[in-house]
This record gives sequence, C-alpha cells and structure tokens, in this order.
Amino acid sequence: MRLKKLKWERKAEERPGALLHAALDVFCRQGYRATRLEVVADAAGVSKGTVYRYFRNKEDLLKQALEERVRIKLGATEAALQEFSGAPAEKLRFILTGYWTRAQEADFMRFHRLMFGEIARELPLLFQYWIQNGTVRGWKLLEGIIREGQESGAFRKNADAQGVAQFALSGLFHQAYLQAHIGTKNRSACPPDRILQSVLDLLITGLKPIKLAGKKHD
Amino acid sequence: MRLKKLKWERKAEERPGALLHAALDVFCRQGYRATRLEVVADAAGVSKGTVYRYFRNKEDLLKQALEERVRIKLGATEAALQEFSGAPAEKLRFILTGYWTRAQEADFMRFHRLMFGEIARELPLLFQYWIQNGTVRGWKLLEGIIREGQESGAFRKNADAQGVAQFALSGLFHQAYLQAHIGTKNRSACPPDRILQSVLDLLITGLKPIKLAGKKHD
Amino acid sequence: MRLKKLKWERKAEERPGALLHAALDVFCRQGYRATRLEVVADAAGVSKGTVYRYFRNKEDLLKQALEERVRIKLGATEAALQEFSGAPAEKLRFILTGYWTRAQEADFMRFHRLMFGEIARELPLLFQYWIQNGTVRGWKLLEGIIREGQESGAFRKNADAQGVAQFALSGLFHQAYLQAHIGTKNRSACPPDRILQSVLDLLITGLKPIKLAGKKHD
Amino acid sequence: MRLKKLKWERKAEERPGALLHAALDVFCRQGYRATRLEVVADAAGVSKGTVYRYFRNKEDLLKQALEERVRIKLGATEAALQEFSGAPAEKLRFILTGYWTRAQEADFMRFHRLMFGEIARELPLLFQYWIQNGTVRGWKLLEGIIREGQESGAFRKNADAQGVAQFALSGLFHQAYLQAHIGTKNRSACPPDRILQSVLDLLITGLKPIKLAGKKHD
DNA sequence: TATGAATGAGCCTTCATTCAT
DNA sequence: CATGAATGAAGGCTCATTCAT
Repeated sequence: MRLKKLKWERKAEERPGALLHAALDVFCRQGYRATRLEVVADAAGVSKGTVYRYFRNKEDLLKQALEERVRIKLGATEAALQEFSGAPAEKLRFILTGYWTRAQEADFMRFHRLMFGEIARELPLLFQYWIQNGTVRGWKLLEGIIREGQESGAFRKNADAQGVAQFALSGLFHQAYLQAHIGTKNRSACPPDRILQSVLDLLITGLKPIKLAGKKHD
Repeated sequence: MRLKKLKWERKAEERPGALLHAALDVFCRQGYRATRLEVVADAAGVSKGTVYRYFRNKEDLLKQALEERVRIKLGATEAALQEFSGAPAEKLRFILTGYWTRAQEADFMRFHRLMFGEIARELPLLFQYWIQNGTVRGWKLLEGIIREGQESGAFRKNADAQGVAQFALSGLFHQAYLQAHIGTKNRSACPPDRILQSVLDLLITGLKPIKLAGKKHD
Repeated sequence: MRLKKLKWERKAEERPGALLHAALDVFCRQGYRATRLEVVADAAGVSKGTVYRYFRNKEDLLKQALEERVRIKLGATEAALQEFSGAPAEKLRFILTGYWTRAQEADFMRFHRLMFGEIARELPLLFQYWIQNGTVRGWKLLEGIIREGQESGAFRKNADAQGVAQFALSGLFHQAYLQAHIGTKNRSACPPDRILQSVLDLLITGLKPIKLAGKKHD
Repeated sequence: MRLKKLKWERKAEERPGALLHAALDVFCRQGYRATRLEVVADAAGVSKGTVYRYFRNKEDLLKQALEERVRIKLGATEAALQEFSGAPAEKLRFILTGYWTRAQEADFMRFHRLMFGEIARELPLLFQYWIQNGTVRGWKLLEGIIREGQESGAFRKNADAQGVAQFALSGLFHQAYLQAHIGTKNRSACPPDRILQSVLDLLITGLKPIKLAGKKHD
C-alpha cells in the first residue's frame, strides 16, 4: 500500500548493528514498553519483519543492545584512566570531571532513565548484569585511585576507599540525573559547576592526611 | 449552579482516599504501566467502573495519588530536624543516619523507583513538582545544618554548603537505590553500614576547619 | 469508527453458550486455524474482546465447545437406543439407520472433518477425549446389541461382537464422509440408500446363526 | 514461441522431484498449513526462493505434489490383484489382509490424515480427483472380486457387491485411522488383529450362499 | 451511584512471497 | 538460476475505557 519504499537494499552486514543502535536510542527516548517495534524498524530503515530476522523478539533486541553498549563502554571507561598520570588528587579531579561531563549529556540521562525506570523492574537480571559490568566497574576504578593515593601517602589511610568511591560516583550520578530533570537553570538548585567543585573539594579535603603536631601521621 | 460548584469543590474530600492509596501502593509495587486498573480497583475494594467516577483516567488517578502524597509528606521533612539539637557534626550525623535508614526501607525504594522510572517520563511536570517539594527541601535542610556549622565555626567556611548538601543526599539516595537492586549481600559492593560511615567520615572530615600553623582557623 | 453497533446488550448469561455454539460452527466450516477469533465473535454477536472474558484463549474456546458438544451428544446417543425395543436384528437395523441418517447431515460431516483434520493433529489429547467419549461409546452400544442377540440366540455366538461393531460403524461413518465429499449423485459410487441396505444385509446375514442339518448349532 | 512451449511442456520433468517429494513428506508429517515453506526447501536441499522458481505458491506446490503421487500410485492398485489367483473367498481374504496391513503403516496414515484433514477442505477438487483415482478404484477392485464370487456361486447373488465393497474398505480404513490415533494398546478398543478377523468373518459368512432345504442355493 | 460486561484500538509476532545480489 | 534478506499483511491477545443495568 505504502509507496515509501518499493525497493529495499541488501545490507545484511550492517543490519544488526543498525538495529541495535536504533533500538537503544528509541528505547531510551520513549521507554522500552512504550516503544513499538515498528518504530525501531523505521529508525533503522527497515521493516518490522526484518527485526525478527536478527532478534528473537523485543526483549532479545533490548538485551543485545544493552550488552553491546556495555561491551563498548567497558573498554572506554578503563581507557579513560590510562590516558592520565599525575598526583592522586589530580587523578581524582580528572576522572570525576570526566564522569560529571558525560553524566550531563542527554544521551547518558536517557539511558539511565531507561535502566532505572524500566529495566530494573522488567528485566532484573539484565539490570544486574549492567550494574556489575558498568556501574560497579566505575566504582572499582575510583576506589583504585583512592587506594593508590592512600598507599602513596597522598590520602589518609583510614578512609574507606570503597565506600567513598561508591558514594562519590552515586552522588554525582544522581545529581546529574536530577539536574537533567529539573533543569539546570533552576533557581533553587545548585548549578552544575558548583556541584562538581563541591564534590572535588569535599573529597580532596576529606581525604587529605591529617597532620598533627609533628608526631602522628595517618 | 451553586450545587454544582459545591460538588466540585468538595470532590476531593468525597473522593475515596482508599482509591488513591491503593493506586499509589500498587503502582509502586508493579509499576504504573504494568498495573491494570482492575487491580487497583480490587485493592481499593471497588469495581473497575467506580474508578472512572472519581478519576478521568489512569493518568489522572496517578497524578492525584501523587499530589496527595506530596501534600501529606510536605511538612514531614521539615519536622524531621526539629526533633534534634546538638553540635553541627552531631546534627549532620543524626540527619544523615535517619535518611539512610529510611532510604533503605522497601516502601521508600518502591516509591522512588516509580518516580524515577516512570513518572519522570510519563508526568514530567508532576515529577518536577515532587522534586521541588520533596527532594529539594531535603537538600535545603542539610544545607542549613552545614551553614549553621560554618557560622559557628564547626565547619570550614569555604565549603559550598549547597553543593555539598545536594551531593551528599544524592549519594546516599542512589547508593540505597542500588543496594536495593543488587542486593545487600552482593560481594562486589560495599555493605550498607560502611556506606553510611564513609559518608559521615568524609563529610565531617572534609568540612573540618583547616588548622593552619598555630592559631588561625578556616 | 464502525457504526455497526453503538450500543451493546448485556447478556452475560447467554454469552458463553452463544460463543460456544458460534465457535464450533465456524470452526467446523472454516477450520480451527483458519478461523479468526473476530469471526467467531461476530457470529455470536459480540466483539473480539468479549471472547476473552469467557475463555482464556482460542484453544480454550475450542476445548470447551467440544466438551459441551460431547456432553450433549453423549446422552442423546444412549437415549436413542432406549426408545426402541424389538428383536436384535430390528434393533440393529434401527440403530444403524439412525446413525446413517445422522452421519449424512452436513453438520455431522463438518464436525468430523474438523476433528479428523485439525484436532487430531493440533490437540491430540482433546481428540482422544472425544474418541473415547463419542466414538467408542457408539461402538459399545452396537456391541451391546450384538451381544444381546448372541445371548438370545438371534446371532451366532462365534462372531466377534466388538470387532464387528467397530467395523460396521467405521464403515458407515467413512462412507458418509466420502459421500459428502464426492457428492451423492456421483455415478461411480454406490448411492447412499444402497450402502445402508448392504450393511444391514451383510450384518444380519453374516450374524445369522448357522443352522446345520439338525446336529451342530453355534 | 516454440522454445517457450517446449519449456512449458518439459517443465514437469525439469522440476525437481526432490521438492515434490520433500513437500508431500513434510506436509504429511506436519500438516499443510503448519508447514513453513522454508522447512520444505530445507528438506529438499534448496533455498526458500528456489521453491518459487518451480511453483507459483505453496498451494501450487501441494497440488503438484499430490498430482504426482496420484499419477504414480494409479496403476499400483490394479497391479495388487494380479498377483493372486484362487477361490473368491481366498482372494477376498488376500486383498483385505493386504489392505489392512498397508493401512496400518505410518506412512499411509500420515498421507490420509493430510488428505482427509486439510486437502478435503483446502483443495476440494483435488481431493475428489484423488478419491476417484485412488479410493474408488480400490472399491471397484473389491467389487469385482465379489461379483466373480457371485458368478461362480461362491457368494450369494442377492448381495450388493458394490455396497459391500465400499463399506468393507471404508470400515477397514477408518478403523486403521482410529487405531493409529488412539493407539493399538488402548484397552477399550478391539485390537487390530481381531478387527481384520471380524471383517473377514463377517464378509465371508455374510456372503455365503444361503442353503435352503436341500438343493437350491442363491 | 456502583457494577462489571462489552468494546476496540494497539502491538508483538509469524510467515508466504518478493526481489536485490 | 539460486540465494536468503526484506517485506508486510494478518491474527491472537491485552487492557483502558465506556455504558447498560
């Protein structure tokens, strides 16, 4: 009936990837349940039926899209740290600034809304997989930096590196999430820049070794 | 005419609160979209049709249920602080411990999962309203305590009270949220107790006035 | 969109029965798989969704329709015999004539085409249930008549009552089935009347006790 | 033009018989409607698209597969009888035993299930053609044997050879069909061996010339 | 006013068929 | 000619919403 496309193109190689990207994008924007598979197909430039050549069903499409994203982001996160070397405090500053910047991108927000909103409830196992391979890895990274600092004497040793790392990243994440929803120009909330500064200030200050009059150090 | 108006104005009171409570409860547990209206009706002890006597549609039911909750909880946050007086650091410890405890209750988690998951997308205006009257109020509270501490000299003055407050509460909230999803016994994550301790440690240490050589402080 | 029926009638009591009948009728005519549920609904004067108020799904609808039919026919078959009493040969003639008559009705044919065509393959358990409670009961009835005759001496005792009964009814059934498909006026096939006569002739003659010259009897 | 015609005429030969055989085989096993064309293609060792080079569509494939089978089996029925000569009663016994044996083979059952189940509805004309060239031929064969017997005085002359033949073969066929579905070990049904014995007994006894007092026979 | 039977739009999924390669 | 990627119509089922009772 529709004349939209009388001819199709044979691009088997590109299809799965295109679908994966289209799917995650549309899911992020409209929500998983609310998204009709036809819209995903449209976004990928194929027809409804084609989706089923590459994916068992809607859930499988989501699952694979997520797995691919995790796979891609995984390396990126680890690589992020490698490209920097400096004093622990500087590393801290570098990594948190990077995270904060990314966390404020629209794409990032949409993705997390999808995850915390629907996936956490609809596909709890997939959600946990993502937490373990995404979130927790981020925690470990930061934890490592803090530990390094503790070993080198840059940070005080009695701080709980793991607890602090989790807390810091969660705080930044959730602030970004809220800023995205209530709007950055919102009068009653602290502007983004100051959030990051506060976190850095708090961490760097709070982790500084306590120097007592000449004798004790720790 | 008058009768009509009266009716309209009193509608809110006549409207079975049972429905509002049942709705919010079921929505929290099963998700907004995933909840069939019949289940809400059942939970409230009425029939499906009755829901439509009091609410325009499913969305209206959700909206009013949330508005009612916001209305009720409004004062609660402020009251929380009144019940305590002590040193700023103690106040900090008290309020954060209280928040952490509440944040780990199943009830609290379910409600926030609903809010961040579905309401943020389905009813963004309502979501913002809730953030302003719930979350932001919490921030202000904590901010106030820090400011107090800064004024009394218990905390260093160059800390950003607002930024720190927002960050701290967000960090706690999101940690609670994640703990709820990945399970407390998860090996790779920091156990709840240590999270709270880390936050308190970090804040209290990080806000401690910096003691310079000899006497000056700030 | 359609103006077909702006108002509906509330006939909860009649619905299941009406749907059951409509369903079996349409299934018989068009086949189970080929029948869209909407057509059944139309035939019953309701809408698609209503079917699902009374039946879990399409299979459940078929299952219940069949069970009802079995229930109804069950008594009818047994009652058929009660209304007659006479010599075994007459009973035989009576019951087989009745069966042959019924077997030639369009309704009967369609139903069996459904059963042997689709149900036997798609829902084998249901099919067996029907065979046991429909077909096999018919066999038992005829078997009983033959046994009676054997006991009264009207039929020879060394005939296999069960085998003969099954064979006779199957022969009649399948002849009716084929006549329905190839048409009664078909030149190359024996006309219906003569089929029945042949069967009666063969049975009555073939079951007659063999009277030998005075001595042996059996 | 000539080329075209040649092509057309030779089409049948060029057409991969593998597809026809595979098609009929899979249709018999899984049913016509339930069979995906891809499965047929797989079974024939070709790809889905190839099917459409030789057959207009699924129905055409079925039709041609059946026509080929009918063509092949056509002579087989007649040949069956040639291989035996003996007394009419023995001929009867021989041919019915042979039929009964074949009728119980899985292959035979599957094919007839397809015919009576789906073809009778989907392709009624083809079904009739098959009945005429398969079933009815079998009837004629048996009818001929009975007539022979009647002429030789081995069977009584007032029996309806045609009616008896049709009835007998239908009875055997349908019993085999049912046995296949309800299982041979079914307690409530007569075992296969006894079915055949009953039929032979009934026919031979029922067709025996009636010996009247002394000499006359008819 | 309460009830719950009835409606029908909407969406996932299948698969016969087409057609670029 | 063969292949198999792509298409899209079709149908089962759900559930928010309506409305006769």
